[in-house]
Amino acid sequence: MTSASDIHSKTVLVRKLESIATFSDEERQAILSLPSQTRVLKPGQDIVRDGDTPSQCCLILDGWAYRYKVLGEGRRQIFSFHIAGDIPDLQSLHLHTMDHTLATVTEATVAFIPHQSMRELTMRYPSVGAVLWRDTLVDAAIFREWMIGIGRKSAFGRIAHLFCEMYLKLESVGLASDHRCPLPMTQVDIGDALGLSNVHVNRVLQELRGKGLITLRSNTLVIHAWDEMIQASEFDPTYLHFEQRAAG
Amino acid sequence: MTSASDIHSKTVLVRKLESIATFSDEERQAILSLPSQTRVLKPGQDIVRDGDTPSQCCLILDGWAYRYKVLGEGRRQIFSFHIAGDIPDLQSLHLHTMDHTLATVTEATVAFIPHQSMRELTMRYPSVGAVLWRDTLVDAAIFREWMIGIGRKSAFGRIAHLFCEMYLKLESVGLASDHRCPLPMTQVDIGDALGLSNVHVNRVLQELRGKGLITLRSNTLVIHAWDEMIQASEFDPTYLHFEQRAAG
DNA sequence: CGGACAATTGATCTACCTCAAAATTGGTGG
DNA sequence: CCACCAATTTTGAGGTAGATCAATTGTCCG
Repeated sequence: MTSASDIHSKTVLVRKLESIATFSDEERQAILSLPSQTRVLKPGQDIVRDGDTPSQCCLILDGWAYRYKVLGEGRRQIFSFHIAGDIPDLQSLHLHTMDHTLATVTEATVAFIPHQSMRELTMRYPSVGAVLWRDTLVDAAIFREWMIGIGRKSAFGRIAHLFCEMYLKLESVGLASDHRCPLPMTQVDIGDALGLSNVHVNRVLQELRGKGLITLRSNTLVIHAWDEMIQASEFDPTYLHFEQRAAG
Repeated sequence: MTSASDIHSKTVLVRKLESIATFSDEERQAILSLPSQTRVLKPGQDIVRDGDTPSQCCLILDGWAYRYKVLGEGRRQIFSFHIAGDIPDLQSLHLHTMDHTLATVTEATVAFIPHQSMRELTMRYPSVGAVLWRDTLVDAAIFREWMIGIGRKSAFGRIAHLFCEMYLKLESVGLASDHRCPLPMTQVDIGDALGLSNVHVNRVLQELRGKGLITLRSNTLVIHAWDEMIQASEFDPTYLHFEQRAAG
């Protein structure tokens, strides 16, 4: 079950977790030794569905994923976007029934890790458990920040905020720099994430371009005026909890 | 530090956690032995503020609390309401800087428990840690559900949904029955929680009353037509994760 | 080259907001 | 027990950010 390429896959996880925590050699080895199964998924493919009771969780190695829930009449709310190093359904370790769906945005490479192994890991090494717990808490902090946007900010501020957030998340794991990053979701996706119609998203994007704040084409975002974007969106990165060495 | 009334205070916590998990005698005793300091707080008083780095967390014994963040120009977003048995700032155990504020709605009795003691508890009894972790995951699930409301539901649906949620939360800890429950927040609070103006909240409340769905006065809510409320708000209690015996 | 999907544009509509004032409620001190 | 104050709820009128509907254009890719 644990091949050489398999260990390599969990390096993505260790690297992300070690950006904010410190592990002993034994703990690091325990994470790398987690059994897992790697698969390549097509764009727009559901990974775990609303109502499922999964017995494994999903570590993203490459590509983008997102979480969403559909209501009646085609309404959809997107909760989050995920990139390499994320375990978007880590919550299923303790919440047995999925209350939303996890799917790919782009083609994606993911590693599935059995819940059983994750539980054994967190029971034997509670400090590793604390770091994973922390990860789900940052997740929740991001939900809160999105609530602020959807509930109390203009469409302009919301979109600018999302762009700042995605850039910083990508930069923090080495997938972006120089205020340039990949951004593979469609305008419909952005609307469903921020509670806007695709038409309005399109118009606000034109406004952002018109003011020279960003460039966005062929799935690449460039932020030309970081400070103005920060200000327009009332962005404060505290909620991303990027602090160094914050292990439990 | 651990008086008789002190142990009694943590009974509130044990009772809540045992509604979904099972503890050994030793684990139960460890929770009851947590040191804590009980205080009575006035209505509308901040408990922990945005930007603080607290060294303890707060167990609600009686009364209501809520979490919020303020933006410029008096805009405020409320993230959640909390009742007896909740530890609304449990996240501060692993996220050192508060990214929002916790405050009382009503007069409230709360017990403060040092982070240090909570950490020792979760390190020594990882399965207790798992139950606390789970609690923060339900918290996040509720945030997601609110995002759906704010992003994709009408004001009518949002308010009806909030009422169904609060009733079930209260009922689950024995603070409500017969579709009747306390509801001490103001219409301004409801608006700030759901991304609405107080004026519009008022008009929707009249509509709910006019249709005979609810009664709401002197801080008491009665839901007369549960099924219609469920339907109007597209309420599905799965996200509250009330399952029996779900320990990690 | 064709087909599907994504982005864009135009025109119209409405759910909800803002501002401002009045009525009601609940608590408090005399 | 009443008078009064502050907070909350309610009502009215007018305004707007963003929705909806429907068509057109652009882009990617087999």
